[in-house]
Amino acid sequence: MTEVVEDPISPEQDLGSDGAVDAGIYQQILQDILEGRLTANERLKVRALAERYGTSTNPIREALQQLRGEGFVLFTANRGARVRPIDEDFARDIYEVEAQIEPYLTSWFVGIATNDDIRRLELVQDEIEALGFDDPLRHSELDTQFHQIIYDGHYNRHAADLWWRHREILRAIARRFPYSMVRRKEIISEHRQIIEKIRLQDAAGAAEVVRMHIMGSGRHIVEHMRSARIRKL
Amino acid sequence: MTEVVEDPISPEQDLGSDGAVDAGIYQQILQDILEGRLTANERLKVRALAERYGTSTNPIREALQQLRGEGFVLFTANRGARVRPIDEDFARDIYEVEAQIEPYLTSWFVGIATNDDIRRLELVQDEIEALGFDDPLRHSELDTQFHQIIYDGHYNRHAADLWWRHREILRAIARRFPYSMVRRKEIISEHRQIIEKIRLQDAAGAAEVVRMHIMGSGRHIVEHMRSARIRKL
DNA sequence: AGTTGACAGATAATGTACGATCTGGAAAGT
DNA sequence: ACTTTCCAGATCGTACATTATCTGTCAACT
Repeated sequence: MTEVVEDPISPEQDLGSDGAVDAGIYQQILQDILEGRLTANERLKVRALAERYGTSTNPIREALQQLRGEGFVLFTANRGARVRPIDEDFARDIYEVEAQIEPYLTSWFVGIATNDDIRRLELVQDEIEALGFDDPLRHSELDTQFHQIIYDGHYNRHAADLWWRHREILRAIARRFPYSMVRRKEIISEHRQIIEKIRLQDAAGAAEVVRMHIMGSGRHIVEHMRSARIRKL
Repeated sequence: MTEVVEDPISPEQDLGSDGAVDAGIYQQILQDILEGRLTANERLKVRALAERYGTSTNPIREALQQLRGEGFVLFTANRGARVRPIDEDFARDIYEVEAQIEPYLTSWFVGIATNDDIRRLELVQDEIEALGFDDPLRHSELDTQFHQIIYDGHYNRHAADLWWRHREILRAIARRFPYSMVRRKEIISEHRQIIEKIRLQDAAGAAEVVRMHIMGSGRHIVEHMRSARIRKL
């Protein structure tokens, strides 16, 4: 699809009004990797990319270096860059790390959450349930928003950034797959439980539910990936 | 003895003390940031850096982009890069994340550790205690080695990489400060406890000790930073 | 004949040089 | 004192040079 809906989420990206096809070479390459247009282990030749994105080689080289720093691209000396395979192992690695970090972020939030915060969570959750899962993109946005309410004000910016980056990756992968019926019910139930634990100011309980939530979501994704991979053989 | 200083630390880094071996512009800049030779918020002008490291501008630009991806430098459009301040908040953010990740890494290790692994841990720990804390650099190496034994074989490479990066940062900061007497005793005690929990195959126990270990170490560093900052006023 | 190894050309990464464009601030003008 | 103009300095993009790696051919050897 050419309908690249600018993600309504990304924190500081201001995206210059309309067209502005530029949007940064970096952003474009990253999207192409996450959406699978640049496939696993594919070689990233600077001249070809320069052609593709309508620029010269230096911006490409710099974007690739940035992506290298973020771990999306692998370099070999004198042999250039290739796309880091985003396979099941990688997805598992990420959600297991998230299963450690998000409970930590959440339990702090419990201590500072106001009634207003809880109301906002409920509003988002209401919308999620009202929407059903028919519009996956919209659901993904709302789900991100739900967790963002919890993590955004955290004093640990490093952890929050980490969360955001990981989320971006998982979201891009998950976009390829539908939610099972079971998973849908779990998501709703777990979100409600999270809200409830926050309301009760039960930090440990909230952390535990979040951990379950992440693990369940992660397993769901990995199972889909495995299934899709096997189907291809 | 095995006094072969086989650089047990950095995976591929050469670091020939004063040989000024190239070692990559990236490594040099990173070291200069971590060691404080490039100070917080200092502007990183490509021309100046090119001069400094004896190369031309492109390698500098690419190294800076990589560092940007890793979060060590910040960019502003059309105004280039500056050093990300590595202050107390940043250090705290990092060690709190580590306090989540390292217990997770450790508890898995407990399940696969062999007698040989335990012996290696004990050997390193023996050396740490034999050395005392007189040679801070050597101690830092050994301490890193100790934890590396535990994390290096982990299946979650992403988490292990994260650990390594965080460790590098904290190590560079900690280098500036001495260990208090209390802290020395704690370190030794905690290491011994970790070994013991591993031997007993008590994953939860090991994880908990590690968490304490990280938190203690982190607080120690932050207190030093605070003290040093206040002293400067 | 088939395999191996070395050489040459092609291809692409890495480094250097330069011009276009943007920013910030000093100097000139009101 | 407050704009406005202008310029020095730096970033960002383009073009080119150098160096390393890959590929295919051909000769030498088993």
